[in-house]
Amino acid sequence: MSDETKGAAASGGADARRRRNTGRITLRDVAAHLGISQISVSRYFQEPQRLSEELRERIAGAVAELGYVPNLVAGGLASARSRVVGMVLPNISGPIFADTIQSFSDALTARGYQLLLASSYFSATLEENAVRAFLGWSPAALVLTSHHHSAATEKMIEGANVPVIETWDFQPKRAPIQIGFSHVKVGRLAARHLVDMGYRRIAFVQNSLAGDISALDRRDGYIEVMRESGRRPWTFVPTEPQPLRAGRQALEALVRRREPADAIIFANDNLASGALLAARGAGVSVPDQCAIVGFGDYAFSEMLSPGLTTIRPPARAIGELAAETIFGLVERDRDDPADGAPAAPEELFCELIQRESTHEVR
Amino acid sequence: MSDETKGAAASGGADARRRRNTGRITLRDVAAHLGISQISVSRYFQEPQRLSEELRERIAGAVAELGYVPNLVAGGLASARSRVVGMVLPNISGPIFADTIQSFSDALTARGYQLLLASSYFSATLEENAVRAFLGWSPAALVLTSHHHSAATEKMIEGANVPVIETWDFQPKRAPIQIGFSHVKVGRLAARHLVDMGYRRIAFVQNSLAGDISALDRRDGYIEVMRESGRRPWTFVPTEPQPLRAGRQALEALVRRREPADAIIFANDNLASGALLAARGAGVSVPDQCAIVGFGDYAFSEMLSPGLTTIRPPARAIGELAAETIFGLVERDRDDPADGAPAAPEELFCELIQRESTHEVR
DNA sequence: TTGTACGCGTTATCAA
DNA sequence: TTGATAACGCGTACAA
Repeated sequence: MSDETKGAAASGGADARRRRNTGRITLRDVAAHLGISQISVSRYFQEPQRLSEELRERIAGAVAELGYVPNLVAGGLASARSRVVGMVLPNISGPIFADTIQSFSDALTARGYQLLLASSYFSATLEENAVRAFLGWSPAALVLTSHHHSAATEKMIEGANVPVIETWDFQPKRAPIQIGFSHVKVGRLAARHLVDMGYRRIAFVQNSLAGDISALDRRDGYIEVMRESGRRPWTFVPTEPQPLRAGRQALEALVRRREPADAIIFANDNLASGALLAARGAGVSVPDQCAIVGFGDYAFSEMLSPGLTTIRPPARAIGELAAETIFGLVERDRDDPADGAPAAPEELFCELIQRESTHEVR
Repeated sequence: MSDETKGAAASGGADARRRRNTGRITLRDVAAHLGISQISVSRYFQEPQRLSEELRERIAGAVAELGYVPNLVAGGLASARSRVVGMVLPNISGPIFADTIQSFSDALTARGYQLLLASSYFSATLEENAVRAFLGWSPAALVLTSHHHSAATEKMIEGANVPVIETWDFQPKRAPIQIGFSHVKVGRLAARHLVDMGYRRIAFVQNSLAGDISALDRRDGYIEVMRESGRRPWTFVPTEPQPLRAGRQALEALVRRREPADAIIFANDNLASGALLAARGAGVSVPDQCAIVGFGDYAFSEMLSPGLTTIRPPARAIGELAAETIFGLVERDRDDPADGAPAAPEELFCELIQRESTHEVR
């Protein structure tokens, strides 16, 4: 039963030959409708400049008339590439990465890319699962956070021929492309600010969520500055999982001491605002009795009263640069493998935003 | 040594047979490695219970050893279905939909589904582009917001055989599955609260972002209650695009009148908090001089001072129910088309959260 | 329980 | 500028 396969199918008639007709309008349907070959319709979407203007217009009409929607799955299989980018962040719904997600997503959308998003909640296992699933889609690139991944994740990344970008961190020694900043420097910046303002008993409050290793880097920076300025580092680890409550817990613990803290650096703005809110109720005056510094400059941090002194990460720039880097890599691969910019890892920097929760001590 | 064809592929040697070798480890490689057929390896992932335990273990070993990652693109093409769900919301990075995204994403992840996310920014065109791209991936379902789509979007949705769920709205007449609440009722709830508290000159401030039609529904509910209680509706449309500034603009405009507003309902908590912040600076006391009500109960709304009275949407429930509904639909299709729950649209309800920005007037 | 054969809808390759 | 043909890697249908 070796009949002429393409002829009948191209006529668009009842093709009983196809075993599983999904009912979907395909490239072949559009081509048959116009009496041209599939590949021309494919080119209409891939490289329209190669088609004559007349053909282009005919195809455009047929596409609109039939309501053809390109099957990206089939295209992805045939080309072993896709316009999807996978992004795994510790938290895709909180305020922390909001600006990064937005700027990244907008840049992707503008270039016709789609975004696969997943939260890792600082769990290497969840990250691994997300990476595995995303790699299954032959993404144009993968965007991860920080440099701490499971061994299996590292292995998958090496095996897959997919560019990986690590964001929100910068460790000069790492091999993959990194778009971020040094958390140690952030910790130093916060501590230096408080030391310069004249505070003496400066504490650091860690994230109660284990796995936030970047927060530990910030703590290390804080410790460095404390040592350099002849002070004793003093860290507190809250047990409350909920950030607002953890912040409250830390404030109460650190202020109700014989030698209470006169300034506290929190691992992030969520914790810091929990402390700020608790301070009101507990009659602790901020910043007179105790100064507070956060990290992240979340949208609400300037709306608190007193306004929260914090450190603003280059969240938007990270998203934009990540997207640009990906576009650069994809285009370089398409043209000449040895061409184009080497995609040099760029160190970004954070900015201290001083508000009312810290002030000069005299 | 007799199985030359498989051996070459598994060894990764130069197999002239395959025209475009992507270098990727495939089902075939795993099968060849074990000397079994591809389909058994496929079944290991699809329906492992059909395999003998011994075979299952051998396959598990080979998968781990070779670092095989299933190609979801190929699987999606073969089966015309995928474990991807597309979600288009007006804003994927703001606090508004944060809880919906998180609960939805978590539910998907738990069942091995992936999430494609896009922002529409209240633009029907951007939504249309996202829907077109997402449909190209043969998603298991599509989740949209509200009931307002472009004609082209509606057409694509009808043509594609993909279940669509509309969220964050509830209009009894609509055909697609809806998981949300009535915005008219929300407007009524806010207005009723203020009327009951004794406020007299109650204004409504719209979103400065055109396209937020749900906010207009809330306004309509407000207007109904005002009419019912013999008051004159009074709406203000800010021109400032930035929400915080728009809120400030509205407050200033409404309070500096000959007959100033004594209560303002804002289209959302962003606008409301802009007004709350401006009130401090402008010496307007809230709620004594002017009460403020928002919508959304964003994470920061309880952290403001005074705390913001607002209406809390069932954001988390929407995400959870949307995910459950999708799972139900997918499983129903797999088993018996005429079986299972009919996925009845469920009306959800909002809750008024009273904080310090409104109080009883006497 | 395991296997064979084929096609899902597109793009890469080669040809005209 | 346009076309014919063969993969891409997997799941479905059917067979043993």
